[in-house]
Amino acid sequence: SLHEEEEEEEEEDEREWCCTVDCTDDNSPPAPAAAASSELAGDSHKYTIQDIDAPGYRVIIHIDLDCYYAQVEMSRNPEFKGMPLAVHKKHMVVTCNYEARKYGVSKVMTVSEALDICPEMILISGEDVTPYREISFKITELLEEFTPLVERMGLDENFVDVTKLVEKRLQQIESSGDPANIVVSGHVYGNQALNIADAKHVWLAVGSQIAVEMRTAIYNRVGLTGAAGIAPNKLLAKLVSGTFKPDQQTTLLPESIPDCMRSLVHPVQVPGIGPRTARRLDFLRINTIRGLQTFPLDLLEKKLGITVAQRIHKLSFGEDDSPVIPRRPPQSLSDEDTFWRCTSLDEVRVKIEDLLINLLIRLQNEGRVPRTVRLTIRRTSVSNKWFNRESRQCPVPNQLMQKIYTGPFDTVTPLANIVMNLFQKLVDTRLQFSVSLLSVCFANLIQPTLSSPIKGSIGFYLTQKSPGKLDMSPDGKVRRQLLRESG
DNA sequence: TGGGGTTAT
DNA sequence: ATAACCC
Repeated sequence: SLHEEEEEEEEEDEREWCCTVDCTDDNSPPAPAAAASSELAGDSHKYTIQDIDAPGYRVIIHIDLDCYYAQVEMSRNPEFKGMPLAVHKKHMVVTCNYEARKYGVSKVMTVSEALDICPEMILISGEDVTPYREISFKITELLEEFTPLVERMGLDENFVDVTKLVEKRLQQIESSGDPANIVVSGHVYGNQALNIADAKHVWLAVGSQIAVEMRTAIYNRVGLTGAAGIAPNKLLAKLVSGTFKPDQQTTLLPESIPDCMRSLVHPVQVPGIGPRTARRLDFLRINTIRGLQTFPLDLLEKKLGITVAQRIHKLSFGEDDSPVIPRRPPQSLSDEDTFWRCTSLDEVRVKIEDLLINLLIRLQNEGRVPRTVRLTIRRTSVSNKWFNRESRQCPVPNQLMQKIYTGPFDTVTPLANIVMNLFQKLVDTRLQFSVSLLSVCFANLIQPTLSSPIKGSIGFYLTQKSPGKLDMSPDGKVRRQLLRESG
């Protein structure tokens, strides 16, 4: 049963909801918080606490870029400004801008449905995510200038742990006896009043000001807008960042946590509870947050296993200890393509070579070498409606990678041979077969060392021969030729 | 739905 | 190698 989510129609401008101090909802850089709603009452309050790990005192910001792919396309082509625009992959709309939403266009709609509603809409294929990936990393790097504690989620979301930044600012405020104004920037969830005598409130308020600075920096330097949520943990920051959507931010004060959790209609809306777990909860007649909160934990543990049960039970109360995990070099690189069917070994080989070529370019940009290669397929079958993927993996022979990096570029072929071998492990090619997805993944990525001299070979050729490494033709043909030439 | 990623088992 | 999660 594929779930059909109804589109949450986010209405903009519910400003009366935002009683709080300094609504910064427009695209212009937010006004410096000049309006003093509340003031540090001399030295009668102590906001800093000695133990930065004291429970409840983390300040996490979740930043969620607005309709990301569509926004990138609009910023790349200013002539699209004000026009309805959607980005699609294959037949599906994956993102659209707010102009398109006014017509009723939404994600999870086919391209033809969207065009019926809005024939003049601009359609852009987003199958090649390279530009989105690059801008996404720019934004993460920008956030890392504030603090290294930035965790990426997909291409358009980041978590930032600003606890230490907040600490620092509060120390400054206290030491410089400066009558700083402590206000919340943007919305406060549930319109709760800020209590400056409450250290937790003050910490989050300072966090909200950092969030404004981050959003402003993203707008000024990359030209994109986003929503932010500020809360004591990742779960809540993420939940609350969605409450006021385009280009606004929301802070959650601790007293509103129960309301915030109860605002969710179904457990599947809790990040961390996926469709699978949600279905199992449904079988247990747990279909509200309240139901999950009150369900006996020991019974839940027996039904779902101890780790999942304990985790989601805590999540239902808005509790989440998980740390913000700073970015590391990627653990894997993959490329995939779907199609209606692919039924011959020759076709399979062509597609696999194409995937490999793209991957080798990315690998070279990362300067990494894979120890493992994995092939994943989906069989086209009518009965198997259910999204099944199967994979086989094997080590990449070390000398092979060396040859690929140093040698003539027809050496994709040996790698393709290896992947074809994996294919034959998955599919009995003596019989008729048909697959609708091919995915190649390089995993177990290592940094080449002096003992495995791999650096600067293919990279050398690519940078010499193609100034625009990354804007080559999307079908891989140009790349293939370039690579051949380089040999 | 698509084209990516992650961690846990 | 699979299964769950995220976007």
